[in-house]
Amino acid sequence: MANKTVQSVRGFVDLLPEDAWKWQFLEATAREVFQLYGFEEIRTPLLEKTDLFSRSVGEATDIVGKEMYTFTDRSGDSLSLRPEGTAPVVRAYLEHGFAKSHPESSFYYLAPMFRHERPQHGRLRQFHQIGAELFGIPGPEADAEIISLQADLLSRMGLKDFSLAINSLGCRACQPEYHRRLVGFLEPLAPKLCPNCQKRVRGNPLRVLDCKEAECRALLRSQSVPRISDSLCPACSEHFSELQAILKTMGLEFTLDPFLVRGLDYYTRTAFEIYPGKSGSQSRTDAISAGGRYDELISDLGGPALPAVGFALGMERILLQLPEIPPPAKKPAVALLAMGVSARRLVQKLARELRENGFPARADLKGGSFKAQIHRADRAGAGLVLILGEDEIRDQTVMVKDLKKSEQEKIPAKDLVAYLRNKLS
RNA sequence: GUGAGUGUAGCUCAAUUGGCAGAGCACUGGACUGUGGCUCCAGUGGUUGAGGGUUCAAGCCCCUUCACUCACCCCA
Repeated sequence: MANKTVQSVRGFVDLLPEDAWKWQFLEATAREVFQLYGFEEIRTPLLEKTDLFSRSVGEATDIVGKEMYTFTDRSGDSLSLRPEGTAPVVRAYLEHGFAKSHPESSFYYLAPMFRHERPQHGRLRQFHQIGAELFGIPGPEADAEIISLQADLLSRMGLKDFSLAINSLGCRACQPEYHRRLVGFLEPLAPKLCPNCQKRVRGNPLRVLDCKEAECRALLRSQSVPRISDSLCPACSEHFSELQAILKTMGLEFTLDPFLVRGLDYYTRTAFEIYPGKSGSQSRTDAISAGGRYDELISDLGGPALPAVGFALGMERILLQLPEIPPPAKKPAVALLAMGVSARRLVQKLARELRENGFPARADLKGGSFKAQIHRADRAGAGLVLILGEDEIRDQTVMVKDLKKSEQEKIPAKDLVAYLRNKLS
């Protein structure tokens, strides 16, 4: 590449036709499933006031602290490209009065998200999530509905093996008590933990549980780490056990993971993650879908005290897990060739007529020898080729060649549409 | 943000110790004046990611930078 060539921004990639149809498949599948569950689409802007994310996701999180695309616009407002989908949907829910008119609403979105991370396999700076939010239902039935929705989504997309892990993070009544117990437990252990975790003990002890370092993990598994399940208040405890009962009734398999913690501050009670592959003691991979309950977020953002649950699925990540997606059946297109300028004009006009009649038609725009034009038509996947040359113009016919059968016949121009209708139906 | 690896034609990859930048596929044309796929022949296509340095000589060695990949981190 010459150095004058402009390249795309790091972590922002082009989706080329050879892959775009896979995305169309994912999107179509998602819309189908959401429709089955009665969720409705919502589209929010890419840009939000930075404040929305610092208040919801959390000032201290990595996402807000070091990964957001934040800038000051010409009016002096601090704006950010959305790094996640929940906060904008909550904002829209409040802004348009759903909290009052339809508090029990459910929305879905298919949308790009932006985080300034180091690009890596399955991790881009512009990435895409399919997500849903279910507002206004406090009971574990809502959690189960969201989990069930995710499972259906993944299987319909063709993912054979995946496993669901769930945990309860407690609520604002029981979290402080657990926090104290955990810090009390971790502090004496701190010297044995990884440097990162040594910092976390004071700053964000929950995330020590989630550390991927083998040593930390081993240390935490072997000891009698205080579990959040032992510190849950009666209400949270009941919510969590009811959820498990519902999931069992629904036939949704899950494992309990007391170390599952989420990276966004707004989660309360139920948190869940879905990993590719069968459950078991395999190496921990990135979650392809995750979410949880966030009962305080709506009020934290200035709304009434209403509960909510949601999830988000990473589209790039699920594509990496899907072995093969059946390519869409191509409609046999009709290709039109012409020899000479005047024939080419006629052919382009004819192509328009064919399209009006619903036939996908490809007029050869470049010209050249018939050989070259037929070659191109074949490459483009045309089943039938219509040839218009001097002879055909003279006797008002069109030569119709069937590329597969290698047969051709002359058809009167006026009968062409009827002929094609018969031939292609 | 940290560490490591890799960048050669549109794509997949060669190029001995530092010694003339190549092949296959794709594309264009011809063999075959108005007929595709198969075959054969020919052609187009490169500032070897970019910039600098060492050297008689750099795709190869050194420095810088950009991008990608992998791990960390983070998370979907």
